[in-house]
Amino acid sequence: MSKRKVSIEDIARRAGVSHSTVSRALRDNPLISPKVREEIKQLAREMSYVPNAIAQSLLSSRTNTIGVVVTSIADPFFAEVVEGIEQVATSSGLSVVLSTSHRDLKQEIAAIDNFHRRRVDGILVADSRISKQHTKQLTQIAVPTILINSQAEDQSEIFHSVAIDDRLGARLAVEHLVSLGHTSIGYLGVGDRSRSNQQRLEGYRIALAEAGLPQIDDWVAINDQDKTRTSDVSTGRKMLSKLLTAGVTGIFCYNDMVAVGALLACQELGISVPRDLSLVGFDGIALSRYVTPPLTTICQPMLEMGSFAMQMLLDLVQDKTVENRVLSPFLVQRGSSAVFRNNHK
Amino acid sequence: MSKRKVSIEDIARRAGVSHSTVSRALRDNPLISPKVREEIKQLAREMSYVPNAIAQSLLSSRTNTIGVVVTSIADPFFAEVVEGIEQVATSSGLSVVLSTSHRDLKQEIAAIDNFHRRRVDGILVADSRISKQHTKQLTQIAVPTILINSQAEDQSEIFHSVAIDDRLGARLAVEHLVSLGHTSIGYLGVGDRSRSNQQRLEGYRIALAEAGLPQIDDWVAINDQDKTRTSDVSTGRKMLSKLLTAGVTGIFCYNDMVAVGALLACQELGISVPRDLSLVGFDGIALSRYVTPPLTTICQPMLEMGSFAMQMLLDLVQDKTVENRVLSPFLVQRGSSAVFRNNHK
DNA sequence: ATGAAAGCGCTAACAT
DNA sequence: ATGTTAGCGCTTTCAT
Repeated sequence: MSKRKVSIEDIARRAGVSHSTVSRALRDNPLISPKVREEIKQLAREMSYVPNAIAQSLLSSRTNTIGVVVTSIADPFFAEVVEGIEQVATSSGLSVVLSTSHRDLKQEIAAIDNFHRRRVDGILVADSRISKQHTKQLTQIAVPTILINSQAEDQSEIFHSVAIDDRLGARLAVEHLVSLGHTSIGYLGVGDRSRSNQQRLEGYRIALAEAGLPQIDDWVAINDQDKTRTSDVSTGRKMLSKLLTAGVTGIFCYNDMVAVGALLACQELGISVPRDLSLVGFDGIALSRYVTPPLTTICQPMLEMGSFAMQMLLDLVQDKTVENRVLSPFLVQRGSSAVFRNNHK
Repeated sequence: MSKRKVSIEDIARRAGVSHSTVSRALRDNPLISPKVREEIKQLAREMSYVPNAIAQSLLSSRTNTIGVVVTSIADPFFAEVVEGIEQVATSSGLSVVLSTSHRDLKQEIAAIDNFHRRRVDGILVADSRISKQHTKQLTQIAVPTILINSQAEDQSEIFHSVAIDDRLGARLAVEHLVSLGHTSIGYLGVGDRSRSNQQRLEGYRIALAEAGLPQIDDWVAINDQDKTRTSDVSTGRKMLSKLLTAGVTGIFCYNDMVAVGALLACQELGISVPRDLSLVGFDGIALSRYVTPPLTTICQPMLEMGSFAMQMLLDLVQDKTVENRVLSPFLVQRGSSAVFRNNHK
C-alpha cells in the first residue's frame, strides 16, 4: 500500500547501479549481462515497480491511445461499433478513450480538442457534425482522424472516412416492399439535420421513381421537433398514424428504433404487422430480432465498421496511405414485412 | 498542417520572452502584466498552440483520467452504466479510458495493470472477478478503485464497492409471482460462476420458503456449459422447456436477456405469455419494454449505479472517506406476468 | 514583473 | 558491460 510510486531510480539505488542500467535491464537490452538483468528484474518485481507510461510517452511522443467520439454510448448502434473498435485496438496494444457528443457540434469539437491535448495517436469520430468550416482549426494539429458515418452536410475531404451507403440501403428497403406488391409506401424519418436521414429519404424517392410509383407528400412523415430530439422510439410511435391515414401499406423506417416505435403504435391501434402493414427498419441492432414480429431490416455491419475504421486508423498512424470506404448494407428479411393483400375490402 | 507540434518554447522565442513567462501568461498568473499576457495568448492562438497534457501530467502526477473495465461494451446493461459514469466524469473534467474483460479474470487484471501503468487517477470495475488472493499485487500501487457489482465469491474488503441487492431483487420477483397466485415457480439461471446468479438463486429459495412453497430441484434450470458461455438469450431459449415439463406456471429469470430467450421459446412452442406462463426478468434494460408482451422485471438503476460509483471515485480521489453502497432494485410490473389460472383443465 | 534553473520519470546517444 | 548526460514539455521555486 505504498503511497509513493517506485521509480527506476529507486531500483537503481537499491541495486547499486545507475538508473540507465535498470532501464536497459528492464527492456531486455542485450548489452546488460544476463545475470544483473535478472537480478534487476527480480528486484523490480519485489518492489512492485510499475513503469510510468506518462514519462515514456513524453519521450516517445506516442501515447498508445486513440480517442473515440460517439453520440451516446447507450445507443446500441454505437455500442456495437465501439466494440469493434475496441477489439482491434486492444489486440494492437492501444487503449481507447471514450467521449460523447450527444449529436452536438460544440461537444464534439470539445472532445476532439481534449484528445489533441492528450496527444492521442489517432481519433475516430462517429456521426460527426464537422463540416468544412471547422476543419481548419482542427487540422492544425496533425492527428490521424477518421470519420465513421459522418453526418455533415458538406463533409471535409481532409479527414478520412468509412460510411454506410444510406441511399443504397433505402433502395433495398423500398425495393423489398415493392417486390412484395406494395404500391403505397411511406417513409418514417427523424427530424434532426442528419445527412443519413436525407440520404435515406433520397434513396426512398429514387426507388419509388424507378418502380414507377407515385410520390405523395403525405407518405413522408418526419418528426420536425428539431430541438427536443425525442427518442427514436417515440418518434416512430407518434408519427405512425399520420402515415396510416395517408393510406400506406408499407413503411420504410429511418432505423430500427423508429420501427419499434411504429410497431408499438400498431399494437395499440390493433393493427396487425405484417398482415395490415409491412415495416422495414435500418441498422440491424440486436433488438430487431427480439420484437414481435421480428423486424425486416437493412443491416449495417456495425462491428465491422468499427474494426475496419480502427484498422484504417492503424494504417494511418503508420503513415500508410488508406482509402476511404463506403460499405454496403444488406437486407435481412424477417417477420415484419409480407406480401401485400388488400385487407380493407 | 504543421507536423511538429508547437511548444511553449516556440511561443517564447517568437514573443522574445522566457518560456516560463509564457507558461504563466497562459495560466493567467496575476504576476504577468495584463498587456503581455494578452499578447502571448494571442500569439498562442495564432500559432495554434495545444498544451501538452502528457508533460503536465508528468509534473503534476495527475492524468485527469479514470479507467473503466466492463465485460462488454455491447451489453446494454454495461452500456447504460458507462453512460452514467461518463456523464459525471465529463462534468468533472475527467476522461474515461475503456477496457473489456469478457468475464475473464486474466483480461480483467491485464486491463487494471494497464491502467496502473498509465497512471489513471482512479479505476472502476464492473462485474469484477477479483478475489482476495489477487488483491495483494493490485493494491501495491495505490490507485482508488471501486467495484461495481463484484462477482467474486470472496470479495476483498480492500476495494470499495457499489452493488445491487441481488437477493432482495430475487425475492421481489418471486413474491410478485406468489402474489399473483402462482405456486409452482421456477428459476432460470446462467451457468457461469457468478455471484449474482448465486444470490438470485438464494433469494428465490428464501422467498419460496417464506411463502411456504415447496422447493423442487427440477424447478431450477441452470445452463451449465460453463466454458462456452453462450448468449443469455439462447440460454433462456434452450432451458425453458425443461422448466415447462417440470410444470411451473411462473418463472423468475436471471436477467432480461434470459427472459427474452424464454419468451422466444414460448412463441415457438405456442405458449401464451402471460396466459399460460408468467415471466419475470431482471435489470430493466430498454429492450424489456419493447418485446411482446413487455417484460415484468426487477429494475436495477443502471445509470445511477454508474454515476454513483463515479461520484464515489471522485470523493476517493480527493481523499474523502466513502461508504460502500448496496442499492435496492425494484419491481416494474408489465405484461409478462399475470394472475395464475389453471388453463390446463 | 520576468528570467534561470530544477525536476517530474524515462530513454538513448555518448562516453568509458 | 555500465555510467553520465541530455532532453521530452511543462510548472514552479528561487533569484533579480
